[in-house]
Amino acid sequence: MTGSETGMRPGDTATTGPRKIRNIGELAKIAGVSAGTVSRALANKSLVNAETRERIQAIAREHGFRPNQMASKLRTQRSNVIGVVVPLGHERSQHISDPFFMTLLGHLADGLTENGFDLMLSRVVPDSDDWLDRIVDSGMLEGVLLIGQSNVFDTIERVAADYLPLVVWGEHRPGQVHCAVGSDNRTGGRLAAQQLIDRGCRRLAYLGDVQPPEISERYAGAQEAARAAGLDEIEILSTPLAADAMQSAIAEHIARLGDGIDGIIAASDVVAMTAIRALADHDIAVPDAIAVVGFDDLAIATQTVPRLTTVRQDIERGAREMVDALFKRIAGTATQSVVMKPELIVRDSA
Amino acid sequence: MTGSETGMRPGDTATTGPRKIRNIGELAKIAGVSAGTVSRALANKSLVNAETRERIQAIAREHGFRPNQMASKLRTQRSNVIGVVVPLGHERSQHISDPFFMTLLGHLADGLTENGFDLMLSRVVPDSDDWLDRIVDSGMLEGVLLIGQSNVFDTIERVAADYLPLVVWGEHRPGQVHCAVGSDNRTGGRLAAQQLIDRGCRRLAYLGDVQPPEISERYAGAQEAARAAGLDEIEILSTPLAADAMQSAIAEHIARLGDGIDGIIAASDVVAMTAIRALADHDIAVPDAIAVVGFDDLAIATQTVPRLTTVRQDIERGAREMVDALFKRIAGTATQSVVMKPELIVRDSA
DNA sequence: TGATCCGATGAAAACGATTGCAAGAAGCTT
DNA sequence: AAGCTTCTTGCAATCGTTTTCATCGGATCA
Repeated sequence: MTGSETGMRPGDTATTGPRKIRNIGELAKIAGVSAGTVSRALANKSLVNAETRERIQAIAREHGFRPNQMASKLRTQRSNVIGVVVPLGHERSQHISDPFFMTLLGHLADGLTENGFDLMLSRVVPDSDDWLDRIVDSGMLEGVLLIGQSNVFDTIERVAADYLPLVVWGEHRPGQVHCAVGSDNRTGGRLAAQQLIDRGCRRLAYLGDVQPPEISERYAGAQEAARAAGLDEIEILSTPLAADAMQSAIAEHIARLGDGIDGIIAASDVVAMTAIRALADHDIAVPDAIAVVGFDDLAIATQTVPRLTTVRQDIERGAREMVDALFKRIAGTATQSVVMKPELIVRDSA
Repeated sequence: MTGSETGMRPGDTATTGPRKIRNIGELAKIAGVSAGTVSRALANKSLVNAETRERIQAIAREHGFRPNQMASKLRTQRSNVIGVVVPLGHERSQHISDPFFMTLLGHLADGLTENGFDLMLSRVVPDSDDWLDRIVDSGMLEGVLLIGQSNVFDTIERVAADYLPLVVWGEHRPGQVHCAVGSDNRTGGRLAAQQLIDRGCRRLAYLGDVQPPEISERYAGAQEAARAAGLDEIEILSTPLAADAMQSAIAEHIARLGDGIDGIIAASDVVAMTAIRALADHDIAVPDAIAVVGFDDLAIATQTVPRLTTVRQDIERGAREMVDALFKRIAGTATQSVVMKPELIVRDSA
């Protein structure tokens, strides 16, 4: 508790220009008006005389003064901040290094910024069961976007029952309370498997971690297609979905690949790419010996050798839907989940 | 200005449990103590009697009450929020979809969260020249991490002169004011070129946008190596660095590749990967006909066919250095720039 | 027994902006 | 000239915490 605590905060160094104005009151004194007027002037309210308004703004500009946001947010009770939260349920590092997540995040950032909102990013490891509550009533956030349901579906349901401005990227299950935006993963899985079946594959394997709801649906869809075609059950080759962690797991799976596997359905494009690389190590030709289908249709899908055949999710639209829904909910009206139709993109890997 | 403005904010719906407590005062009334005591109790201060402290905490838990952060931040003058800012100078969408940026962001998020800080993400298009000032004295941020210097080096210098808690990922130029963390890009460029020269390449091309300081340094380093080896000047094949925008540009460059080019130095791994894909389209063997060197050593570098030979940046360490430096600066002590030695990783593409 | 000290609590002043209300100054109408 | 708008502006309450300072009962000490 020495004086340095309050006296030496960074940024307080002497400025080159005119003396720093610390708050609206000081500016008011300089301008010879009251704090209220300054507040209104800086907010460009038409109530203040145009002339004084400009004079005040000029002073503010000259001194590089900007009203303290915290005070403003406290008073107005709106933060204009949206929380973007990534629950790391299954994997500590999954999404954040995932190009898919990155792409989604980019579009979300765009959509929020356009509407004058800031974006607060949190990765949380859901340990205590009130992690989401803590975020939601931190009093800092106008709304929350959750990326992925991971293994915390129930928590989301519970919180969503009381908290409207929450939108989730993920799966929509019948009767679910929370608003989710995502692809029809079951159909997506079916499309992937069907493509393999159509090109003559008879023994399929699913490469991924089927615990998260989205992936589990994709697997279920693939399974449906396989069953309909009279094929054996699709073998699950479990692997972490984090870019770095998946490598060794996938390498091992490929090394001791079950006899006769001739088609691999990957949980994501990154997984597919890694698998193709591992297959190349064993001189297994893609797609001739083993065909591979990805999921997502990221930019990298066109850059691999061979190019990825994959199931496309429209991430940009997804982000837009999430932002739209969130704003409606902030305004007080509930919204339905959005389930987007995925599309099979046939390239060279299957 | 109807009553609904204050009366109908989302989240105010009736809860299943006990009546919602709106502030510390109401909780105080319930507990039969004063607001001050509640504040201290919730902050786990030893000043309050252990018994009452627990009683108060119990009530808070039961009602799901959490103190309003905005008020707290206003009063304490600390937000515990760090701004992570991506200036989109050259390209509107470059970094955000870039796996490199994603990886860095992930590690930054880890480092900040571990220290109890939140992360506010902004992508800004630097139009007006006070974009950084606006961020810096928004009064919301304890410090700012800037990702990339793009074409706004001078703005950064100006702001850094007055604002201590600012750390930048990028290039350190002699005499520069702001604290930068990054790789020795010139050496990195030299390593890349030297590898090509050592394997017998005689005509090199640089694939990328050499405007950002970092890339321009890499090019300069490569040029040095070429000159030292008595080679011709390295041709610049300019391309956007955003994953989607680069594809067509690179395809065109590769299609009408200057005669005799036998080595390509790519500005990043993503560029390298795209180039390899484009070369495959023209049946040009990598590395035998044309060798390719990347930059970054992302996870994908080991997944391409052929695997990338690349110059490694230690992103995880970089993130750690940035966070460390920022905390020191928040505490009030200036820090030096950090220039990390890059390392050549030889795989199959060169 | 009186003087101190300590631990626990309450009262109240910040933090810095926003905004409803009132009021003063002009300008207009009748 | 009194009464009414219409503009501008100031005043002061308010948002919800944190924290200093004072207080007060009880315990300790001389």
